[in-house]
Amino acid sequence: MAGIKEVAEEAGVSTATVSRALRGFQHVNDQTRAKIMAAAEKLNYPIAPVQNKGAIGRTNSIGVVAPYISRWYFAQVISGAEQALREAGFDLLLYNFSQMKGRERLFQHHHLKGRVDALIVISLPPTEEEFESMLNLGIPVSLVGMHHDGCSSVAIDDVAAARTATQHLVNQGHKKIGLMSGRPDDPFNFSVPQDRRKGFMQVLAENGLEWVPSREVHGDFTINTASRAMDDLLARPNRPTAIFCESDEMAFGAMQAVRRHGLKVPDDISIIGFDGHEMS
Amino acid sequence: MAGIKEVAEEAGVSTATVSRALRGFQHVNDQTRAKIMAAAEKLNYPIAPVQNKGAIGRTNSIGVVAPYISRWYFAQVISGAEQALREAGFDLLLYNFSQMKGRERLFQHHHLKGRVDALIVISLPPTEEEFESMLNLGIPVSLVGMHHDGCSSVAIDDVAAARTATQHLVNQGHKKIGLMSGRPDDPFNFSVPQDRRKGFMQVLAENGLEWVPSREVHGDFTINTASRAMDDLLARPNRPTAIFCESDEMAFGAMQAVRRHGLKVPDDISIIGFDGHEMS
DNA sequence: CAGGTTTTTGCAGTCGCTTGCAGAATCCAG
DNA sequence: CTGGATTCTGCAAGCGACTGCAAAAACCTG
Repeated sequence: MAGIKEVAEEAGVSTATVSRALRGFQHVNDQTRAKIMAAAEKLNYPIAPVQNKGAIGRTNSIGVVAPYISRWYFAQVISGAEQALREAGFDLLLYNFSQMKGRERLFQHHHLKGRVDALIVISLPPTEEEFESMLNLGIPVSLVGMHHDGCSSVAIDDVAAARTATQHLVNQGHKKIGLMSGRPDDPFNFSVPQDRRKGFMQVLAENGLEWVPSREVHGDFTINTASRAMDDLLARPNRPTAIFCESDEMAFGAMQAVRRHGLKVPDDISIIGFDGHEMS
Repeated sequence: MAGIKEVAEEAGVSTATVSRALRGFQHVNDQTRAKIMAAAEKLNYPIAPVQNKGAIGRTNSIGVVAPYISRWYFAQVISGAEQALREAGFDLLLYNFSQMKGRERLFQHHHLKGRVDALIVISLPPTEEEFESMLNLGIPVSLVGMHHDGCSSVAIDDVAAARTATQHLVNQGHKKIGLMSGRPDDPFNFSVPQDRRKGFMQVLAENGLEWVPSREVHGDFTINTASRAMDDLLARPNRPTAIFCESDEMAFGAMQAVRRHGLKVPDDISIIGFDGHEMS
């Protein structure tokens, strides 16, 4: 495997010069640079040499940890992060922390040490102990979908987004709007569901609509559960004419259930999802 | 940041011993090991030290490249890979190669050089030139959803899976079965759609059902397009009583369209997806 | 307790690459 | 031409681990 040495030799310069040339650094004679580039090309040596932890103390890659990878929301965020990071010249190390808990999880954090330059955490359960552990890594930690002292956090404004969606239903003239939210006892304790719920409630109140607790059901962000929860809701009296689902998976599930009951969407009942997933 | 040196000092041994102890290698006195472990713990040094490209020539991480990250199928595969790799002690470097094409893509391959120990490629367009480039990386390349000389390939048996799904429709008594397949001019030229189509056709033939070309429409694996394609199909005479969609996204889209036309699923028309996405 | 083994360790060299420093080469005005 | 200012470039010393080799320590048999 061609290393920097081979390139240097091929170009007739020292490895130092190659290193500098390849990263656009320092003053390097144009001709020399050209020669080096040519040599690198010929030996097909990566134009951006593999950063070496040993030499520069950075790995040039950042870790992304999420409880789920395949769920729509997470996949979306990861995808976005990947693109942004690549453009910024970073690599993306993917970690899935869903399976394990407690000690094991902490152990995993250890595993991150020194392996990444920064961490992006997507909607992970913020156990104090774990945050502690992460912050102790001594690298920047960025949260999405959560907030915590000591971390920068970028989060979509769930409250606002929920407001928009709900307002949409209200504008359509719906008076009896149901809510399918995350389980209150969600082990992960996301702030996301809470924020969405909050936005929903706000709009209801602002429009003088009364909130009927019996119009709320819980799901766990999967299609199956949502579907069953919906069955439950439909069985109750005074059925709502619209449902605000806190995720699109829920919306799909709800749709299935509604249909199963011989009702039509959106004639008999309107369903609105979230997350921007393509839907009617 | 605590390095191996600090640990060595703390434990009163040499870095060499620490290195050996921490990877369960060689003969290391139990007491010494214990001391080292303690020291490492205390300085919270990663139990599995950061592998160093320089010293051992491996990065201990493998790259996963896919054209999409957030689409259900890919997210699922990635998620699975992540788990398997983690258990095997590897890190997963995620690469999205969808955006760019031609030269740029090749350039990206260069970027991988030396950065990963192996490559997992998920249903990427197998341009000969690109394969060439990948194989030249000198690392194992594993394909999922494709086949090519020189690479090991794990692929779900799309033909068989499609057969199962189609057979299911046939068993339900459907005679007029439609097919929503990938665009024949798909720039990515997956083998997946082709295999699924093949399986579909096989079962049709085996059951003595005639294939009517006008019952096939194409989508591009997104909900929106599928929905429109379905509109098209429904507008044609001699409407099928069931539709086999080559992906679940398509199935969703189709469902929307069917409903929009005032028909019911599955009373008026059956829809079957793929990929095992949770559906009715 | 001596002599032969086997287990533990540390030394020092290495990996592939970066970088501070200073010598070499080039340039320019006088 | 010449001396100083600039721009290039190579030397060699790291970075943070791994590892071959051999010395040191611990163990065993008689």
